[in-house]
Amino acid sequence: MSLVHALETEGPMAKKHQLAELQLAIMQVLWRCGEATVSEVRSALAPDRELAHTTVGTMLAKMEEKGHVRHRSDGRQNVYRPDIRQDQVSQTMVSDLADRLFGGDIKQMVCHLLDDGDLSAEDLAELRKLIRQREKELRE
Amino acid sequence: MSLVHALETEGPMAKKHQLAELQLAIMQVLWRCGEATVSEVRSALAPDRELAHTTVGTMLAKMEEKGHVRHRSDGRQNVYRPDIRQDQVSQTMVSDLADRLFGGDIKQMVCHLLDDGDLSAEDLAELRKLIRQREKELRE
DNA sequence: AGATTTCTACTACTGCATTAGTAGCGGTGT
DNA sequence: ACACCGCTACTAATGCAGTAGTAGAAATCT
Repeated sequence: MSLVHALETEGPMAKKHQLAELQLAIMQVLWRCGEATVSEVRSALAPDRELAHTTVGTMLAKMEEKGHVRHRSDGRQNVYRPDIRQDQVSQTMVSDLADRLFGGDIKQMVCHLLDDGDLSAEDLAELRKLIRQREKELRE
Repeated sequence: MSLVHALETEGPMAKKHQLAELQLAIMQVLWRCGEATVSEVRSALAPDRELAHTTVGTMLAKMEEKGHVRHRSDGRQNVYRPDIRQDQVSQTMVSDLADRLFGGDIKQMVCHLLDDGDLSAEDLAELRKLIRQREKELRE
């Protein structure tokens, strides 16, 4: 399938940053804020989910074990920050889904999005421009 | 988000066809073959996964409970066939991932694919054509 | 100092996907 | 008839995400 997998740049092998629902939501908060305490993460998630403080703490601890985040101590609080980049995760998760749904055929996935993803005329124009750009890059 | 959700044709509300790894792999087999016995599904998966016959059978039974597949009996064998369409599932899973990764911004997801999805010049040209088509449809 | 709050660490439990073993049924070969 | 084989149904066990309670430390209030 995609060469990107084999040619990934960092490390002996780019890990599979496959994150579950809540874990991803937490990462989004951290990516947005840079770093955050348990309470801050909890507050940020609050509009959508009503979680106990301990739930978030436990989750972050587990995520630290797995290398998704790390923390420093600020007094008695733990301040967590991301230890994986957002684009790494996007890369993994999107290409995994593309593998599973479309046999790794990225073009097919884009087609799907164009068909079902109700994009505005402006969006489409912008994308078309982006593709041109990309084609130019390829020719060089 | 996408209007498609609200306007889905069948049923009072289009269900969330969120399938897990193996379940999706099984559905892919059924979508490809039209219908298949447990053994056939197992054989089809064999190159990638070495599963016990009973494992596949159990999985299919559970998937039937959930309405993903249905079966008819052929002698002592069960012949399973899909009871959800591939594009329904793609729709759900892709837009769910888009929600979680890009806050539902489909354009951003397409951008990501264009950047990281090593597409060939031909692919890009084809996509560009598709976008034009879509723009034309929008104008009507 | 004593009571209250705020946090983390540890522990536990639920739900679901995955995996497979065992029992039992219906045919097949001898 | 009897032994064997393939299949399904039922049961069980594992692993992980998600959820939260309890204990105990640290800071705060009176």
